[in-house]
Amino acid sequence: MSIYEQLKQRITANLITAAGSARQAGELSFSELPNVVLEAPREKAHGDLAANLAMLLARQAKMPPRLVAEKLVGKFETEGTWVKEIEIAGPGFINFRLDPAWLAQVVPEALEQGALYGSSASGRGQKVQVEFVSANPTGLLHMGNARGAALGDSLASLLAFAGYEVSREFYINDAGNQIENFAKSLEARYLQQLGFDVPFPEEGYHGLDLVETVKKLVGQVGDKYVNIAPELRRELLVKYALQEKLSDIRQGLQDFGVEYDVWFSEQTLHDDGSIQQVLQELKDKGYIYEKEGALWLRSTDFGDEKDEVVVRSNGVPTYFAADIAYHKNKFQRGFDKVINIWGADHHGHVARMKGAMKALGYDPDNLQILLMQLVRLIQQGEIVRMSKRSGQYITLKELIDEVGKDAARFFFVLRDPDSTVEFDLDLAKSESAENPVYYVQYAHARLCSILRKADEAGDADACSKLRRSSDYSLLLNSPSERELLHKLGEFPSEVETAAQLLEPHRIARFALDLASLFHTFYNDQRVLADDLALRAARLDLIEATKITLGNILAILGVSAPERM
RNA sequence: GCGCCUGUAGCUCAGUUGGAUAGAGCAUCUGCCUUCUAAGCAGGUUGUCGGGAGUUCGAAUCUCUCCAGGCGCGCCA
Repeated sequence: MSIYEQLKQRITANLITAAGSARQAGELSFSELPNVVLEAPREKAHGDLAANLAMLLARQAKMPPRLVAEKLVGKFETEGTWVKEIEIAGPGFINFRLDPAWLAQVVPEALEQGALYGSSASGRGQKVQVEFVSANPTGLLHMGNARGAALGDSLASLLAFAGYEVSREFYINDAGNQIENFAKSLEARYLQQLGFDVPFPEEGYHGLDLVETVKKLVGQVGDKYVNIAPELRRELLVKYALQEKLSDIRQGLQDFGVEYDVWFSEQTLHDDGSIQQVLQELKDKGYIYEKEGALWLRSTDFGDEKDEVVVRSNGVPTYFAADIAYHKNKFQRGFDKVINIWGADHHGHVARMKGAMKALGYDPDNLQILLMQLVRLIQQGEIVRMSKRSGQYITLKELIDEVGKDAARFFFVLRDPDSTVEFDLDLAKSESAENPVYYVQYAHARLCSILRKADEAGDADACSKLRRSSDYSLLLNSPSERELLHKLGEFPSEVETAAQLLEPHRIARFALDLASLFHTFYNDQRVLADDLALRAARLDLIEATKITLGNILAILGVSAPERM
């Protein structure tokens, strides 16, 4: 546990004890102690930490909050808490002012832990799977997939950092109706390519990338597929196109900094009987009935709005059936927690997916589905409707080429998944130098630059001997140093909160705050000071900051440049 | 019509799970490079938190209602 966490925990514990002894002394009456929340107030004038316990107890105690606060403060034991001063303020806040000396412990803690600073074991090694992007292999990756990739990958890294055993997975939708559709589209493009006047299916995939795919194939096989059975022709076309599309997707995501542990094929669930098996299981449990020739899952038993078809009247299982088998497979693989990142357009599936898991006897709470709102693309001031079928979208590749991997990833991960982000491509391109990501990266480069400078001074510099065992109390004299230290100290708590809430965007915000405090410090105090002891202490502070920022950027999948 | 999400500064967005005087970045204005990277810093300007009602010591946050936008409501995925 980090210094800061320990500190907060001790004060919280003592506050609880104080409430207990006040009750025992008959000064305060309450039956149930509310959850004690300690937080850093926005206003510095309100101290380092503030508790609202007195206000929460006021009703039960039948006393004005400020009086409750007085009783609590009277029994509060400050020993071993770093608390220097307590005041009761406002409607009944208990404000704690800390001895800044506690901050001196932050630097050695960060230096000692290095790349692990901020990490924790709170995940207790639980197995977590994060499934994200899982785009249909019928086209190119687009902006929405980019958002999912940035979010999913950062979340996975964050959870790993918080002590979970994480697996990243991509579900390949290589079966079902859309593949049929894909086949028809390919067939039309193939024949068109060879000069036949055939219509393009209306519901087909209009993207021009399919034309490219087919052109490549024609280069290899020519017109060999023209005079064969259409079924075979489509099968061969799909086989070729699928592997090409998949390898494009894999490459694109890799260029975006995302590496998966598992690529899971939907088709395998059809082939190995998993789908039939899970349907039988649901049937045995009585959750399936027949109506109008189709098989339905009684998902309304589990809170869904309506029942859902699992096997069509033509005998072909639906996507939903495959998805049930897939998620059962996930739990069978031993994951304690399964996280899916879906676009908001799939939110209707959440209830029935969870319902299906419940029907199979799994705890639906262990399946967490994160919905992210769609990306609205603005170009020349107009909203561009993106659709894979229409073939109109900005691809991930274009995004990386024109905006850059780091800027694009940071842009997405900076935002709450619930916000519908507007992405103005022209703006992103033109303002790329002013993108917030550079603010953070620049801080990192600056930190590296200072450390380089110190190294260049070499062994002649007696200060290097003082490093790593410096007198860190020397850092407590200016507000800009204290605030930087404070932020560094908070990092482990921030990781904890973000991991618990599955909100990687908190980490990105933290990066901006930290970079800002560092830049302020940099302009306020000289690191390479004449005084050797001070210089050594500040160099250690710089290194601790660099470590922290580096750890953050690693979670976000953004590179940490040493020079800019 | 029903369900989910969103509405915060001119623009893009945060807001610590109900806390004290609502914050950043961009834009704009004023200063700061003979010393560690000016992709930086310091300061100024910018608000009916979509409207209204309620819950309570206290609401951007919770409830209800209305308005506006997005997305769903297939034997598609």
